[in-house]
Amino acid sequence: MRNSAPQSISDLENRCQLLAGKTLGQLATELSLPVPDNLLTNKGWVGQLLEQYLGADAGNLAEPDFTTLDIELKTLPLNTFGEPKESTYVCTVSLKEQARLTWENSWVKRKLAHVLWVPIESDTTIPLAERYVGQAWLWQPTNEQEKCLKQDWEELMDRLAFGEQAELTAREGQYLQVRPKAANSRVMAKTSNSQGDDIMMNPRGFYLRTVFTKQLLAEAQK
DNA sequence: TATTGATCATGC
DNA sequence: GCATGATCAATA
Repeated sequence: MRNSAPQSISDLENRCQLLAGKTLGQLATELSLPVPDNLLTNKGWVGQLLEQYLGADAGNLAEPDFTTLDIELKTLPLNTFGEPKESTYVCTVSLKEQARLTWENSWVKRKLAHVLWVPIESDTTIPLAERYVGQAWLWQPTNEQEKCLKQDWEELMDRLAFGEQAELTAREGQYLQVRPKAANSRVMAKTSNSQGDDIMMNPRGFYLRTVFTKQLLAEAQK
């Protein structure tokens, strides 16, 4: 079972009001979904629960979650202090084409253009079903934020395009970082280096550092 | 203990 | 295999 897609932004905001203050267990019950014992083997469960509850209709397609509104849904795990606990996954790095794309056409920009952030209590000492959902908010990057993201993105893409054998590590990028994103470290994807030779590398994904999401959270709470 | 690198589930 | 949804866990 899943709720229908929201027809407008205010529609979506209304649903977020209903969401705030509920526990994940309550949401799962309303949707007739089982609550897993832990997230170890269900790491995407929270996100998928929220998608269903809010009526995100893109499924696992490479589209914004709310296709009619062009809005991306992201959960924001919070620690005991109400601060972002983990970096936030944005999207997979496209090794074939994205090396030639500009920031304007990039996947990252598109996904981050309009985001619905849903803060979730994620202290591991709290049982999954008893974790509370916070007040969600809609966000669009300010000019300054986008400038920073663009800078990071371009630098990271340069590494991918011209780095040859150089390892691109998660240490690079001020707000954006690139980390392994795969079923496991043995998974390989085909790409090519600056010489045009075919090489294999571990698939990567873009993530937002916690320092960035922390700023967003602070802004939203003003 | 914060961060980087690894891993889990699912659908097509 | 690659895209979606993320969190886990080893290490520096």
